[in-house]
Amino acid sequence: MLHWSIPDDTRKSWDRKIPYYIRFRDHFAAMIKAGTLLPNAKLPSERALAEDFSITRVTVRQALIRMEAEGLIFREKRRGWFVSPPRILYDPTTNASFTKSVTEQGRVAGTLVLSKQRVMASAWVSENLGCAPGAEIFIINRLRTIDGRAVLVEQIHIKAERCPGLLENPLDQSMTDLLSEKYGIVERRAQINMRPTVLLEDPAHALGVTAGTPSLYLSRSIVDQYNEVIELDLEFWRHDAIDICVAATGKTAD
Amino acid sequence: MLHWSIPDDTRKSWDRKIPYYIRFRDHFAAMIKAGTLLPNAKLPSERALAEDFSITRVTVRQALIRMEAEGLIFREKRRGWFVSPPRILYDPTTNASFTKSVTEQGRVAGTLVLSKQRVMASAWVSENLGCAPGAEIFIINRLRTIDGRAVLVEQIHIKAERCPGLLENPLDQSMTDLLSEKYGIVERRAQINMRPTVLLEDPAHALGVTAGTPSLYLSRSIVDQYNEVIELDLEFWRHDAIDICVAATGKTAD
DNA sequence: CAGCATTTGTGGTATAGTCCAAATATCGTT
DNA sequence: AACGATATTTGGACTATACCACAAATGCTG
Repeated sequence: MLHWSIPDDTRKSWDRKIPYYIRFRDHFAAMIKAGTLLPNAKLPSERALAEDFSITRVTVRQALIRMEAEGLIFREKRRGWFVSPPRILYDPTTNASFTKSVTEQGRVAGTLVLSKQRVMASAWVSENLGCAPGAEIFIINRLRTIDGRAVLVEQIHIKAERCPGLLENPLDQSMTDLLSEKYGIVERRAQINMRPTVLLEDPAHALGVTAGTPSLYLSRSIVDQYNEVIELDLEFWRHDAIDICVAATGKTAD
Repeated sequence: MLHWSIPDDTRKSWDRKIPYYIRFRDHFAAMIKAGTLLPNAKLPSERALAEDFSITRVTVRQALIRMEAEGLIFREKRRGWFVSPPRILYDPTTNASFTKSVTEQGRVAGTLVLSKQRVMASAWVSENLGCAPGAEIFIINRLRTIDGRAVLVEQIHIKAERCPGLLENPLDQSMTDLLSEKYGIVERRAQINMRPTVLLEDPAHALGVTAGTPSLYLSRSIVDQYNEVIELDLEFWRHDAIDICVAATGKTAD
């Protein structure tokens, strides 16, 4: 059994007005870094932590939320707090699939189709997909996992007219491959936008986390060989799961 | 059907189980969206807000911190809460300078050199800069502002032997231009990594914000025409200031 | 009227609880 | 051993305060 609290004697030496919740953070950050706490390990309950450190549960939560924002730990809704696994490197500019990328880094990727449907494009979608408002599109919601942990939800929008019968295909594979093999659509280029934000109600629920936890929002609009936008992909990433890397090659004329 | 867009007034008013801090958030989110609250407007004090909404200051802070994570508002250390200005689009893969990029979007960019020194490379830096541990390097700390608001701190590491007398030049301009004009160093390519995290003590102080506020960490290692890493750039961005965009052109062989 | 000291207001930290709903563990029955 | 009802634990939300440190406003003084 591990001892979580700091011995009282040591407290004197660094008793320099460091807030409790920072000490708490430092304590666990050190344990995580040292490997005393392994990835996916569950922390004790908030009440137990509060007692061990002789602080209030409110203060414990303040520290935990801070550590979550740092990417040290994560939570599963109403289940508790866990140590974050290492981030995966992900290059959104290559066409390399999520699955391939994750596998190459020695992790296990999973894909779960949450829903698929044929609907009429909303105003926002039609604008960004470059089609008439009300045009028919496919919307596919998928959940992606790494080593069993849900790390991203994505909502894929595809013009229906370009891909008849798309939803009859297995949808837990790479969309790039599917569009290429079945419909001869080649991804020529893509415009990617990213910004840190928090998880909204629905994506949070899909990820099994509390709404309001930090996340990385990534949108990708994909252009085919005819210079037409054919796919719009909206992704919410668990912010502690990803390390985005892109290569900038030479000077692009602008 | 999953809803990905931000809930506004469409939230079900008949659902009485919406937490106070979410209602508070929705109220101000609507005001900000409607333009009733303009960018950089200061919110009332936490105590005043608590009284106005008949909730505790603790709950008010919970809501404010949530809104900060969303990027709706930001705070200046011990000064209060303010409405976030629009994000600027920033493409880290182009060599376009910060100043140029900001100016093109009709905003005013500023650069402040915080410190400049010639030191010996630490183990970590030498590893990432590709030089011997203890080799001499320049470290330049700069603060970047948009419309007067500090949005990013950067720490630039440059091999000293390649750029004699670098620190004697004006350092509030584009490093790319300076290296090119004075030392004939051309940025051939760069490797960029990004991840959401929080501001640590020092960068937070430089930005004038509370340590622990969300941020985007961006590192850039720049390779010259001789395929040698000559610059290592570490950046902490205010997470609500930036909308990162990159273009993925065609398929890269891998 | 400039410059310095003091007060006041504000955000940051922290306590000590309560209530609730969901998740987990327990236990008895088939 | 499997299952379902029940009790317990846990995280999420919230109240009501308190104290401190710092920033801005205020007042005092030379």
